[in-house]
Amino acid sequence: MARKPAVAEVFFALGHGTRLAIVRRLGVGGALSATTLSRGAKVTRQAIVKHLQVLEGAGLVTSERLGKHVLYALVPARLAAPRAFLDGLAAGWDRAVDKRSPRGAARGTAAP
Amino acid sequence: MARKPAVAEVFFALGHGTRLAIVRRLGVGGALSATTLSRGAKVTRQAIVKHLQVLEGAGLVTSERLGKHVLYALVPARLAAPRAFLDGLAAGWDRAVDKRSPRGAARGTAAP
DNA sequence: GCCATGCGCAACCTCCTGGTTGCACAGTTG
DNA sequence: CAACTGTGCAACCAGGAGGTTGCGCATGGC
Repeated sequence: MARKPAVAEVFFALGHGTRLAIVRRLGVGGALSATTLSRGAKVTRQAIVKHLQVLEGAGLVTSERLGKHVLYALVPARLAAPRAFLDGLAAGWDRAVDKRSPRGAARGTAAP
Repeated sequence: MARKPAVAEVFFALGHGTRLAIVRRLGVGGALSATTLSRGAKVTRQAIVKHLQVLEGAGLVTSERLGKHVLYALVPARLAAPRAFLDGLAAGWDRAVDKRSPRGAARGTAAP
């Protein structure tokens, strides 16, 4: 796991229920603090902070200090890459399906 | 890792460079076997098999036995849920995307 | 000035993930 | 049949992810 593609990092950041819930809350409720996010969650505030650091490391959220509070906000621009990946994946699969000759024996795929 | 939200499971499956490469290759080249996938990868065939099992557990790929070979193919329907999630997140009208996760594949915002 | 909140850091623990090696078994092919 | 290739299974290991607790420090309200 030497080089981590940026897209994989974003997917990894989203690949956890707690982080997914955090992102969902930030997407709906705007910028929130770690303590606010920890209310209603079933884990500690520290765990939320760690998850927020993972999300920030992936570039999915930004943190801004406002006096005593630190507000975390979603970065929707960071969602473009994974969306493009998923779109391209579906499109590539469609192309691969098209390549299967329509009149030959409809075998599943190319021989390995 | 049994009771995750379905979307988080898919994201987790995509959150690793090796699995991402596997999915990419399956998306372009159609169905391939574990041994074929291990050629060109920097890890063992067994590691590839484990990754394929993770992907299959997330419903992203299916396996089909053809004689001696086992061919893994992408399941593009499984991409609908994460795509809908990302779209909803970016748009802000998240709310109804993945409140509950029933057994069936969450489709509904797929076909363009 | 004092107290209550909220944040940050650090130590610590448990468990799963990612990876390897080794070997046995199943089909293919000559 | 015999050799070769592809799969499957199991044991095993290192490391990191996820989580907790505890405490010290800053900040805002009274």
